[in-house]
Amino acid sequence: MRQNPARRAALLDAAIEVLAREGSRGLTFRAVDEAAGVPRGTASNYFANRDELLTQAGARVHERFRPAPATVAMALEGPRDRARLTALMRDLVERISAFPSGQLALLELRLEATRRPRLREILTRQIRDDLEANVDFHLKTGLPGDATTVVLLYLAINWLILDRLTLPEVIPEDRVPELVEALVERLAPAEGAR
Amino acid sequence: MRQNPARRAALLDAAIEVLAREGSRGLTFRAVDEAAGVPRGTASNYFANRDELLTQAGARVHERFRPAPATVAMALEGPRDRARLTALMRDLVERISAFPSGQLALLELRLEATRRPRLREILTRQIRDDLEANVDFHLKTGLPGDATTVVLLYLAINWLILDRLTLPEVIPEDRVPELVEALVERLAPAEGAR
DNA sequence: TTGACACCACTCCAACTGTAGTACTACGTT
DNA sequence: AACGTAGTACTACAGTTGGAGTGGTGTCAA
Repeated sequence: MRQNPARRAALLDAAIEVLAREGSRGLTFRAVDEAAGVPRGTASNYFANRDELLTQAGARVHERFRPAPATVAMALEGPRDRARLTALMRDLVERISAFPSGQLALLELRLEATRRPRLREILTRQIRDDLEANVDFHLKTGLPGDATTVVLLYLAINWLILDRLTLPEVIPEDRVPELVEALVERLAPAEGAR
Repeated sequence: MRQNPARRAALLDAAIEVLAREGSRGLTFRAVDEAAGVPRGTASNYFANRDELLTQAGARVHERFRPAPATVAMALEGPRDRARLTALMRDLVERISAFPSGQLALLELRLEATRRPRLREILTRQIRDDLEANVDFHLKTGLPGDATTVVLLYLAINWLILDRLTLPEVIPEDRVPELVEALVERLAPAEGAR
């Protein structure tokens, strides 16, 4: 079992790309090797089996999704009103839609998690922690709305992104901003009402 | 190419089960044969290739999801207030969560649709029509809320179901009814406000 | 009798996995 | 400075699997 962390990360990133591009059907050790531009057999040296590869890829997606420091900074400036929240949500939709690989890979992994307890465990923790962090952040910064607001936003925004990534013609492109605005407007109480 | 429609439908139903159970990676002609309890090679006689199998399975899911006549009838009785809408939504979540195969297969197909234009076309039409029918039904029966309400409900409810099916521990089981209620409460205007 | 289909068996094929063997590099030792 | 060692990259291969597709035969119904 090889240990080189940079190479391992590169292989995992390649695995994420393969997952997004070819689906879990196309995710083989060889495909990972090729996507990473390393000789055949390399992935075999780093991951004992498919399950290892998938769970580590899940952790890697987590790792790459977490930071987003620019957005955090942006949220801390200016007023904390609904307009700001709307802007944040629009930014979120745009940002994730613009880099679909991670999100698509995550969906593939979710479906795989149905059959792989270890993977399910990892994804559960990762997504639950993320959601909790969002709630905390939201409440702490004084953005409009309560904890339920954040959870409901999470639900709707995620499916909106899924629709855009997989079946973009179900909801016309130009309705997206309007929908996000309506979501915030209805899910977060008006400023006066707090 | 065989034509027997009953057998074809049985093969497609088997394909849906395989998709839900084993994912698109496990969807092979042989697996379909076995799931349908027919001799090996049969699926080959009914579908020229994988693409055919998937697109026809997509259409078949559509076919099986459409009816739901009992729920329609239920929606037509009693008052059309928010409590009724909440009950309808809860029923929807329960009903779909209780028969996960169709929903999981649909998700697998969505991801496949990323790479298969024909499949994307079929799923898009099917889901768009469904959503439009829901909007029409909602408005016609006078349930609370406007067209946007229905779309936003569609988004949030779908991801809620996805979470329950794939990572049930992200959102605790017992929070689901409460979340559905909060959704309806916030997305549909109060009765007096209409 | 003819045509369509179910069933069965068989062959071909493609690809993946995992490992063994070799070469390289870096580092530490003497 | 020379040497030895450990870890890693690379290459090739051997074994295995499993699926696709097809041709032939039996059966049933028109």
